[in-house]
Amino acid sequence: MPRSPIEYLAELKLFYREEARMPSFSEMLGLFGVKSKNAVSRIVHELTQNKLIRRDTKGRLLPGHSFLGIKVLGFIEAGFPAPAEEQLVDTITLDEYLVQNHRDTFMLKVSGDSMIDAGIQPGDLVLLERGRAARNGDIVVAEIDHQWTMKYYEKRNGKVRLVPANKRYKAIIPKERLLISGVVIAVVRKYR
Amino acid sequence: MPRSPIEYLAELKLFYREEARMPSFSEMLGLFGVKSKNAVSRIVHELTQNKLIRRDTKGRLLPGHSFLGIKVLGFIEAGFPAPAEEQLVDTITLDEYLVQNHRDTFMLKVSGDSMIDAGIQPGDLVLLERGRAARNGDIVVAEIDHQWTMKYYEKRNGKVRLVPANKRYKAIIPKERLLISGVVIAVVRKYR
DNA sequence: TTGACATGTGAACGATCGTCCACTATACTG
DNA sequence: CAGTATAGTGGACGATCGTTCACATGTCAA
Repeated sequence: MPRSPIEYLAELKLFYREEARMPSFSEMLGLFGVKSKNAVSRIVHELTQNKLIRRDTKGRLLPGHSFLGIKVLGFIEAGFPAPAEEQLVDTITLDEYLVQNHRDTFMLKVSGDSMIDAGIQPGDLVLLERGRAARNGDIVVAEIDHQWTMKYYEKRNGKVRLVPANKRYKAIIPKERLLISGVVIAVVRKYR
Repeated sequence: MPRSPIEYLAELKLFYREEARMPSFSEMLGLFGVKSKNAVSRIVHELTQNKLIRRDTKGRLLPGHSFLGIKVLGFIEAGFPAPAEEQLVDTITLDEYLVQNHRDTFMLKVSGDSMIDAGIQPGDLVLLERGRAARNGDIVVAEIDHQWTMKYYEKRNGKVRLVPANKRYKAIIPKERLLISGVVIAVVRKYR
């Protein structure tokens, strides 16, 4: 029973998600339901041609971009058509999308409501990058009196203010030098 | 010059991020700066003992959990200490954290402001899962008149209403059967 | 200095890897 | 039906894999 490349790809994805690596040709015998490595070789060759999987410089198999990515369909309220072919859908991994400098990136869970008007709620996770230069309008996490706080960074005439996104709080004007722990580069909220 | 396990681990992470796979023992010769595979074998053994890298059932090396994860440090406004040892920090990958059913998950970019009071702004990415049963209070994307719209799902006395999180819009009461395209399981906002 | 221990070297080993080839089975065409 | 691609079988092959061995070197304390 001949199967389509997409079905083979699905098997590979399943394996990859379970094992966190690509299967060997021998293992693909079972996955694809064939009995000779030559058959596997051809299938792999075809998938490689279609860029569904890749090979590195040493010839080893690597997962294609669609292996971990999430499908991005389009815009809400745009009345878009749902693409039928999985290949036509753009895919991204969230980690790739959000994180640029892996080593200096870390996360914090938000516990206050001082940034509520900026759409950052208690319980949200904020992605921070250490060492970035804060620009006007950025949201930063700063250390004040051995406490960390999250505010808008505002610089006017050389004076820095930390402004909350909540009318019930006041802006903070740092007396001594300002210790910025990180610049907020993303916000993540999980519902369930 | 003897190096610490953490330095070896850093080399492995670098390699893994570039190649998307674990290096072979031969390749580690160069990475670790040693000349015999036996030396590599011991280093790998130690890293495995410390659970910094793993082996699958076939004995192949797999990346440890910290290879792709982002460090989670704690809560804002809690005045937490910054952990010095990288090993002590919990790490998560966003994809793992947010996505449960990979196949039925997709993303949309939000273009309206009808959910602004729920902290969902235009330009945000929403993560949707197809086929989940909507519960009261969930945010859903539904198809109305061939248009997709995002609203709170509200069910009272068997009647379903779609309620926006913006006072300037009205609730929608679906006339015919309601077509729910997906339930919002997460929101992601990228600043820069 | 001597002994004990940790760590690295270099080589040998069987196992598994992916490629390749000759051959067979199946499907399609005229 | 014969003729011709297309796809799979089964095995041989060299390359590379990770393991393991005996041995050399380095380090530290007695």
